[in-house]
Amino acid sequence: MLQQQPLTGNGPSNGRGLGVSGHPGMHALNSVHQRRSDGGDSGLEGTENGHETRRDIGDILQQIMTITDQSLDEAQAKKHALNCHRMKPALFSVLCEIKEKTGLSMRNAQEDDAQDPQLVRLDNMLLAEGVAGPEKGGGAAAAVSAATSSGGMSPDSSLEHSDYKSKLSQIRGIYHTELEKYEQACTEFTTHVMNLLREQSRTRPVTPREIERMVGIIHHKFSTIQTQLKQSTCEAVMILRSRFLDARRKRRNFSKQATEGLNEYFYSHLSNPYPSEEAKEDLAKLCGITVSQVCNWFGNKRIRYKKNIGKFQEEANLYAMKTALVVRQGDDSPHTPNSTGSGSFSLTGSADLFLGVPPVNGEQSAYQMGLQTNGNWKGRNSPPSGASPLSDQSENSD
DNA sequence: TTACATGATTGGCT
DNA sequence: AGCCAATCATGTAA
Repeated sequence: MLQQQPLTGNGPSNGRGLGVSGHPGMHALNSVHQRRSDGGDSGLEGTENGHETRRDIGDILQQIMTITDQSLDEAQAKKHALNCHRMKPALFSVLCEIKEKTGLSMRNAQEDDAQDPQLVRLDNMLLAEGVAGPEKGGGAAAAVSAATSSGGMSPDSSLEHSDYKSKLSQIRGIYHTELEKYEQACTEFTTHVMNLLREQSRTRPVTPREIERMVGIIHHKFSTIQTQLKQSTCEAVMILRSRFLDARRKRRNFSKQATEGLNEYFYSHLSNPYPSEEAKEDLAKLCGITVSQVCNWFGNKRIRYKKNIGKFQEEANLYAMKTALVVRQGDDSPHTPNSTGSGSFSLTGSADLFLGVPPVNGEQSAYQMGLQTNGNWKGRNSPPSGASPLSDQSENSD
């Protein structure tokens, strides 16, 4: 560093002083030198010429060099003396200038880097998942509701919902705690370093800009740690999410109520068990399943029924009786025949209901007849689009 | 553990 | 696009 320069060996021969020839940082010192060399003594007590000035500077630097060789008390005293030295401000500013224009300028390029796209992605994801951002009604609820609407979730999966939510809020809690911790540590560390540098700036060339740069570096380092935190949080959310979705992907039997609703519709429309779009939607709503699940169910049911009518006989009779009972109740009560009541697909005046009469000994089941007369449902009349289960009934009652 | 029940998926057909 | 038929994968009861 500076001690290796021939500090006192530069005579007027090169006219630049201090031997750092041509270095821009030397202008300040040269100007000091110049002023003093002019022979004017303004501000410089007791000095008469350039030789005296150089000796001063040389003295200061020599003292700085040897300061570490001395005891603490001696060093403190020397430090104080140096701080009070008349040449100190000029020398200090020169050193600052040199430092500024040499090594540190190289690091400027590293700063002000554009926002990391990965960090942006992480932030967006955390926001979308409801980990970052507002606590309530945020991404968590949105994510769950989105998953529900797309995947078709039965009501008994609400337990999984709450499980998912609680786990997500756990992750959220840890994330915020850690983030806060990092931010606090960053602030503390920054303050500490700033104080240290300010303190040191009294004895070594540390410019405010350098302090600022150091703060930037610290922030950058801490933001790297925060990015890691965000990354691991995202991973945790992803794992949780995949587990949650996997759990949903597992086949779950429909609730008894849902199966009953579907069966009621099926057996009361046995001659034409093809619910319209609207009927499917109604059934889906009623049974707490999706329209595609309703489609699957009817598809499976039609095939399995057709394959083994005998096996479904008992079930068919059961629903027929059930429906008949509801019909009778409907007749006795003021409630309108078209009312579906409490989620039941009870049908009044339905032709299919007629088919639902339990078979007498040896007689062919009316259900079978219904199937056969309709030619395996092949020649079925497609239900009018937009027909509800109710409008379907009136159709069948003809 | 096993057999059966049942919801979902897939490929082909109309 | 909606349906059928075969099949898969999982739930459930014995």
